Amino acid sequence: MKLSARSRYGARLLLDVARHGQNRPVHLTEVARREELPLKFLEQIAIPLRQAGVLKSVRGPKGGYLLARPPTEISLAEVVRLLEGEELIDCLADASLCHRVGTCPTRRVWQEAGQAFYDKLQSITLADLLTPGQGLWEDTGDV
Amino acid sequence: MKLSARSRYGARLLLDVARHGQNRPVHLTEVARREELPLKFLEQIAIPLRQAGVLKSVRGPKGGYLLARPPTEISLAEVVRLLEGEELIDCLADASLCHRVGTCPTRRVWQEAGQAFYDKLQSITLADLLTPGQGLWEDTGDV
DNA sequence: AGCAAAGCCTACTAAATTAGTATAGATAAT
DNA sequence: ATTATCTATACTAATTTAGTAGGCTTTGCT
Ligand code: FES
Ligand code: FES
Repeated sequence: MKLSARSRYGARLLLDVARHGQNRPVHLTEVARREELPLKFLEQIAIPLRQAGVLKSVRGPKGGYLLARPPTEISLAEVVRLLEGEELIDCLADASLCHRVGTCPTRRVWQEAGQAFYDKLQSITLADLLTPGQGLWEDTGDV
Repeated sequence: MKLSARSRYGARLLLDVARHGQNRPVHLTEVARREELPLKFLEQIAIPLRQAGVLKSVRGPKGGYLLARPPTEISLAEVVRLLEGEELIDCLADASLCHRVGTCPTRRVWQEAGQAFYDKLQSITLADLLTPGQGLWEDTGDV
C-alpha cells in the first residue's frame, strides 16, 4: 500500500509542464534536470498521460510536451488512475481471491476506502497546485 | 498502490474471531480452514494484532485468540495501520526522495488523500461488519 | 510427570511488483 | 542530412510481498 513513484513523478512532471509550457513545448530533458528525475522513466510515464489526453506532444527538435487541457480540467485522480494500476484492491478485481465472495463483508469496506481516496484526489486539480496558498483545497484544516 | 493480503486476511481473521469467539478462544487452525487462508501466514498476522491489544491470546491446548475489546471499539483503520507499513507515501517518510522538499506542492495532496483513506476506515468498526444490512456505514449511497 | 495442542518468534524462500535502463525507431525543424 | 525530440518495446535490477519452515514456549489433560 504505497503510492508508486510513477504517480509521484507523474504529478511533478505535469506540474513542471504546466509551469514552463505556457508558450512553448517543454521537453523531458528539461523536466528531468529541474525535477532531478530519470529521463527514461519520465518518458515512460508521459506516454499514458498523452494517450489519455492529459498531455499533448510535439515531435522533432524544439518539440516536447504541453498540457492538452487547462490545468483546472486535470484532476489528480485522473493522473493517479492512469499511473497506478486501476484497482487498489486485489479481490475487487479477482473474485477468486476470497471464498464465498458474495458474502464477504470486508469487500465493501475496501471499496469505500479506495473511493474515499480517489474522491479526495478528484477534488484537486493541477491548477490548485500551481497557486499554493490560495488553493481551494486548503480548507480541510488537518495536517 | 494495492492493499496487501495482510490487511485483507487480517480483517477476515478478526471477523472470524469475533463471530466464533464469544465463549471460547478460537484457534487459528479453525480460522485457516473456514477462511481458506494459510495457517502460517495467519500466525504472522495475528502477532502484531495481539501486541497492539486488538487480539488477546490464550496459550496451550484449548487456547486460541479472542478479541481484546468489543467489536465496536476496533476500527478498520487501526487494523490496516498495523498490517500495512505505517506510511502510504514514501516521500512523506523520507524527505530526501524529493528535491526542495519544502516547496513541493504535491506533498500535501498525497498526505490528504491518504488521510481520506484512513478517515473512511476509521469510521467503520468490526461491529459494523458483523451485522450486514443494518450497518451505520451504509449511508454513503455510492457504489 | 509427560504428552500434545496450541501460540510465539525468527529466519528463510519464492513470487510478484516496481523502478529503472537499453535499444531501436518515427517525426520534424534546421 | 542531421539532430533533437518523442514513441515503443523489451529487458534487468531492486524491492516488497506472500508464503514456508523449524524450533521454542506455555498450559490443559491424563
Ligand atoms: S472479497 Fe475481498 S476479502 Fe473477501
Ligand atoms: S514531496 Fe512528495 S513528491 Fe515532492
